[in-house]
Amino acid sequence: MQESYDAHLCEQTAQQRWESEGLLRAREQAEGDKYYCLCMLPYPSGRLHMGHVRNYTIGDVLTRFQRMHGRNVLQPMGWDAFGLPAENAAIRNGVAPARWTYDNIAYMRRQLRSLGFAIDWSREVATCRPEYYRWNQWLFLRMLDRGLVYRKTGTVNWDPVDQTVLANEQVIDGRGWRTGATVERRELPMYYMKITAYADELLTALDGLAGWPERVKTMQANWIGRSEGVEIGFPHDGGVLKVFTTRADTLLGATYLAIAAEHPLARQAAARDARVAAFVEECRQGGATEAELATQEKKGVPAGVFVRHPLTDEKLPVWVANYVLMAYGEGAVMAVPAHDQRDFEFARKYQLPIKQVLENTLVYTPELRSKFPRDQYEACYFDNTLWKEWYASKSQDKVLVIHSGKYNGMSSQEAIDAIANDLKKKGLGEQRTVCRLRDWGISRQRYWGCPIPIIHCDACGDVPVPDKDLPVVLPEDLVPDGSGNPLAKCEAFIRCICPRCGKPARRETDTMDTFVDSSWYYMRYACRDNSTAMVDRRVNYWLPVDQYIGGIEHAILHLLYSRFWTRVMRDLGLVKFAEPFTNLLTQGMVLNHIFFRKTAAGGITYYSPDEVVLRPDERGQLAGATLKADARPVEYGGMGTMSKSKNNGVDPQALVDKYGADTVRLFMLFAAPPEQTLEWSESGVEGAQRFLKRLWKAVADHVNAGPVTSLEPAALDALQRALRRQVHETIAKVSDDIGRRYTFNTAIAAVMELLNALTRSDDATPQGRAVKQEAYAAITLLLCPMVPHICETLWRELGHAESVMTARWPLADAAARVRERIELVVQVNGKLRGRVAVAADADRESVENAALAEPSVQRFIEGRTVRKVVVVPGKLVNVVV
RNA sequence: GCCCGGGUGGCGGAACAGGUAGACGUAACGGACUUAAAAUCCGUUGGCCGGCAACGGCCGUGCCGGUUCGAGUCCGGCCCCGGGCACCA
Repeated sequence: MQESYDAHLCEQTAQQRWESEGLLRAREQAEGDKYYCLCMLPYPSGRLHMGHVRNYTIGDVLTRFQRMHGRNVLQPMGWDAFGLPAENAAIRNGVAPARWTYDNIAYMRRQLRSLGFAIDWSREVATCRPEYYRWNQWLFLRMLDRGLVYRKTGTVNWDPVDQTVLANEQVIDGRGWRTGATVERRELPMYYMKITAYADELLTALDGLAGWPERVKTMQANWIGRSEGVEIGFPHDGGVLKVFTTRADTLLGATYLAIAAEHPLARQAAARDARVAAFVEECRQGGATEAELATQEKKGVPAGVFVRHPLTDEKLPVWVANYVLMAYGEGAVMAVPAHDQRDFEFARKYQLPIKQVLENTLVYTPELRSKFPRDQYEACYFDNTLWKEWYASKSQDKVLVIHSGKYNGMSSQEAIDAIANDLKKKGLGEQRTVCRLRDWGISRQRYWGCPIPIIHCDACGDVPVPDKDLPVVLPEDLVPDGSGNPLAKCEAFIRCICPRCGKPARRETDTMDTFVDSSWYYMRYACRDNSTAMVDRRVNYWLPVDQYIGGIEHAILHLLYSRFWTRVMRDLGLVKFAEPFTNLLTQGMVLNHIFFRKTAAGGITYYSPDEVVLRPDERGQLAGATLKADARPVEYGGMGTMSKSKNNGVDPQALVDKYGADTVRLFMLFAAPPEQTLEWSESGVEGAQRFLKRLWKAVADHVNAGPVTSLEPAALDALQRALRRQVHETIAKVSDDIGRRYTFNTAIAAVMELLNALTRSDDATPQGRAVKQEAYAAITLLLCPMVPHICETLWRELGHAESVMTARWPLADAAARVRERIELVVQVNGKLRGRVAVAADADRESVENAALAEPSVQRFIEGRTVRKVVVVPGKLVNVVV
């Protein structure tokens, strides 16, 4: 066997072998368990980045691990090929998005192949291909049939200079990215998918997703945001103003009503009152994101409208306020400044009355008040100049209702029920459940996306494209220039015949949100060659996905849309499952150092970490950094996600070329557990390479020492037994780390420890070498999912003719793991004071005696009374004095 | 602003059900090999204090407080960093 490790030779040979022996093809099989391992498909941005490498390495480990357990595995790959970056590239370089996208796919496919992932490439899908997106259109039409798609106006960012719709990403500090013009909010007609019709099911089904991280389920539950409350009507001259509230118990504390600027009543008021009109106009300025709306200064104007309180008939003013969202509930709220923090701040600002209707239980009655004097219990008293947390409490231990007539003394819940009941009798209140979740607006005023299959006819209105005319094919030769959607100027695309009346009509030029493409791509991998149906029986074989892996940044939107889309398909009888992803692993981001300089013009120039030299101080901490080019200092911006804008990305290709795929894969897995962020480190990569070289050398030395006799466990001496025990402990640990915990870093560490122990041993006796033979074979199999190329070669050198990809996962031998004596830690008052070795099956009494007899323990208990002895079997003894 | 995570040596991380804090790797330092360097191999390395030494003691997991025989791990409050907030994907 060759003495030194040649990564590129290993990798080429192994990849050719897998390919030529057909080991990467997945086939439907009647017998045995299937295992569908799916990684989120990449956007073809041009080059693979480290986040992709991390994602697909994790997926490949699980795929290969399951394969070694005898499962019939599928690991496919595809391209999320529609989207904004292709249009941006077109604006920059004048290249058609289609051309740019297909070139990128070709390059990135080569990169992925060079990393040696066990992907079945025969199933590759690109979402920009008509044979894929025709089924987006087909399902859109089915949803239209069922009333799950509808048209209404929605808000977009409008650049008044370019006369174009901007993505949130293209709005920087309220201005258009290319023009610098102040962005406005504008209303446009758009298509919506009725995800809210599934809100309850999407929420309750989260409980059944045992294989999903708790935090993702919490985020989704909060996103859906189901709340039960009361819809209350406030009568006025022109009708009834409806508000939704979860705090009907505070109804008697309402001192005004607040409505969104887009509320119909606000529009009516604006028509009469210039001040209201000016404010409504002001609200249209700036971005439309929730973060912007939530952080802006709270402002409002009186609408000049008054309503009647439904219980007291009191006259209350209506305000137009920028903190009320039209999209939630009725777009109107009853303001209870005493018990809602936003209302409190608003009321303080505009000197609106604040009426307390909940009292802290500590000072509730006059007797209690005298018992808890104000100066000593200030925090429990109401103060209409200072907000305190308990004002908004619903807990009956904290607050009770006051100043509310017949409801006085009730808890919040009692008052909610009683008030809702009374309102219902008056016809001014209804129990209602409201969701924060909004319907999914899928229209994009952009070119590079899936065309929405609708035809606008002057006579017939909006007419769906007939199924026989699908797909509506997107022309691939247009080049956007930043001034709106080029489709809208493409007469060849727009002009068509109305399928209903046969007269000339115009095609819809909006395209679909790319989240539509990614909501079901994982089904199409199972049947991409079917040109007559969206899905077929093979989908019900492979799906649901057994393991889905992708970035935590997709925890809400992509995963929620996919869960919705799957349910729609289920209800159309297309698939038999409701949840597409049984187990979910959300991987952390890949970070690197950020270095920059401020330019004279006030801008920032970022420098790549490999253009920079680090200067450590005497303690090894980073003291400063200089640019290689001019040796002058640069500023350090900390660790941040690798990105083009921060110029801190590392090109995986350069690393694969330099070290080989196995080294890059090993580093990715070893540097951090998958769910955590991963900090890039070149010296860590070198460490990974060193380990592979040491492993190669160790196996080469062993193999080159000649043939090995067979292992006889009964004939081993104590040292050989100990080494063999470590082999089987390691098998057990790695199996658990990969199979249950997904902590590949600790699995690798355990194998490193085993290799350290093996290379320390110079036992050349026949049985000593037999133990090593077993150990090296085990290591090869244990590492195989992570660094498959080197393992392919080592496996052959260790005497196996068949590919390591067909080998079975090793089993830990329980007999080899048995210990006769174990070491226990002895503490005195919780502090470590010594150790004792006892028989593995020693009873409590003898363990206690051995611990107390220990001299180092004696020193600390001498002259004191032992009050208690805690014995934790197999772990420790704690003597309490 | 709201929702969800995270914070442990010079650095990445380990400690899985409340039980030995710092496995494994990296960096640094010392040594071996070498004409020399690289590579490789061996050793040391959380801080402070005592001791010639073997060794021993105290402190230590972002900050403050609590529960427990025992807290990195559980509870309450705070600080900082990251992800998401519906048109980036």
